[in-house]
Amino acid sequence: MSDVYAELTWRELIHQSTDDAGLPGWLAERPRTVYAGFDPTADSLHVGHLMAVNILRRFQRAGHRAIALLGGATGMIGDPSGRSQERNLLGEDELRANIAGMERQIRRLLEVDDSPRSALVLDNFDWMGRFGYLEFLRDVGKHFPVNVMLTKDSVKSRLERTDSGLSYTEFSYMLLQAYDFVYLNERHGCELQVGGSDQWGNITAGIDLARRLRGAQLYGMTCPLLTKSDGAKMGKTESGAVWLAPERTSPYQFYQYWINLDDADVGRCLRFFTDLDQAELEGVVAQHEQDPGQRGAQRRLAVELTRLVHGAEGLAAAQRATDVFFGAELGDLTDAQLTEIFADVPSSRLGRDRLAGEGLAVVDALCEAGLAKSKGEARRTITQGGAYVNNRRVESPDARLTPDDLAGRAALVLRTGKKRYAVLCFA
RNA sequence: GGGGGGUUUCCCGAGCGGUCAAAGGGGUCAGACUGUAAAUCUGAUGGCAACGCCUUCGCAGGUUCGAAUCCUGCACCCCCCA
Repeated sequence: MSDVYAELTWRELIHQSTDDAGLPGWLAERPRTVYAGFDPTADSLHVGHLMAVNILRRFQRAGHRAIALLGGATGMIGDPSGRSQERNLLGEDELRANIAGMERQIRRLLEVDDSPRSALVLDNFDWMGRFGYLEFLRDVGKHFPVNVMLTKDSVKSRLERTDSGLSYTEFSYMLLQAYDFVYLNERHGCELQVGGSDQWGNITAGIDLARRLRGAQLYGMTCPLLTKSDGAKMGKTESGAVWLAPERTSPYQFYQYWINLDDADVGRCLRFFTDLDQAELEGVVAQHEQDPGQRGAQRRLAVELTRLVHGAEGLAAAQRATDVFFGAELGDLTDAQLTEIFADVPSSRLGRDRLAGEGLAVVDALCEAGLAKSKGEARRTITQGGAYVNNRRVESPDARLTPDDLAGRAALVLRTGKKRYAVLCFA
C-alpha cells in the first residue's frame, strides 16, 4: 500500500478534508473504501468528471478500494450545488441511458474485475428507489435540522438570488446524498467520500448523518474545482463541454483541447491528471519553462490523457490528424485517408459538375463549406490572406477551383485562419 | 390609476430631418509577431449580379422631396407617486 495521501498532497488534489491531521495515518493503517458520486446528467463523462475518477484511481492503485456511485436516484432530483438555477428533471429512460454510458467509461478508467480489490460501480437507485416517503422522513429526515441545512452554501447562495428559487425537491438533495454515504458504509464498509469542493456540504451532511444514525465516524475530502487561470471552467470550449465519449468529442478534438491549453494551466493539469511521478513531472515543467515554444508540457499532457481516455489507437489517430492539419500543403491523399483524418471536420457534398468548365469560385466554396457566412465575408477573408485550399493560401478573391485542386480522388480541403477546416466532396 | 424614461446592428452604447449601413467600445474574423499559448499591433465586421442596388434603428401607420431622427396608435421594459 503506497501513501496516497502524500501523493494527493503533492499533486495538490486536496482542497479540504475533515481531518487533515488524522487522515494520513488512518489511510496507512489498512485498506479503506472510498467513494465518489456522479450524477448521470449526460450519457458521457466530461473533463470535469475526470478529477473525481482520477482520484478514485489513485486510491485504488494505492491499495484501497474505490466505489463509483452513479446517481440513478439523486440524478432524478438534481443537486443544487454549484447551480444557479433549478434543474430540469430528467426522465427515467434518459437516466438509464446516461448511467449505462457513464458506467462503461468508468469501468475502463478504474480497475473493475472479479478480484476482491476491484472497484465497484453502483447505482443508488438500487436502494433509494425502494424507499418509501414516510419511511425516509422518519428514518433520515428526522436527523436534519433545517437551520443547519439552510447554512449550507449550496442552499444559501440559491436563496439569496432573487431571480431563481430553490424547490423543496432540490432542497432535499443533500439528504439523499447523505444517506448514500451511510448506506455505503453499512453495506460496503465505505468510510471516505471524495468530491469536488462544491460537494463539501453534501459530504459533511453524510458524515453527520452517520454519526447520529449509527455513531460511525466517516471522513470526507474534496479536491479543487477544475478551473483555468482566467477563472473559466476547464473543459469547456465554445462548442460546449469536452466529453470523454469519442462520439461527442473525437480523440482529435480531445487531444487538441490539451495541446491548446494555456501555459499557466498546463502544470496543474499534469499534476492532477497524469501518472508522471514528481521527478519526471518537474522535469517536463522545467523544460517547458526553458523553451515554451516546444509546447512540451502540453504535448505530454495531451498524449497521456488521450491515451488514458481513448487508448493507444485513439491517440495515434489524433496525432495523425494533427500532423496533417498543421503540416504543409496537402499532396496526394487517398479518399480513405482524407475521410479518417478529417472525420472531425464538417464536410459537404457537391456535384462534381460544379468543378467543370470555369470551375467553382473559392468564394462560393467557402460559403458552401460553412467557413463563411456570406460571400462578402468569404471575399474579405481571402483578401486578407486567410483562406487556404489544401493548406495552400488562396491569392485572389476571384480564384476558382477545378478538378486539379482535388487532394484526393473526389475531395479537397478548405481552411480559414489557422485551424478552421472543412472538406468538400465532389460526388 | 397618475407622471416620467426607454426600445438602435452579435452585445453595450452614440446618433443635428438629408453628407447614416449608422460614432465609440466589446465581441468576432483575418493578418503580423510568436509557440496551434497569452499579450500586443494592423485590418475587417448587414446582403448582393458591388464606383451601384437592396434590407436594417421595437411594431403599424402618418407628415415630408427626404425619417433611426417629427406626429399618432400599439407592444414590451424601467423608474417615481398612489
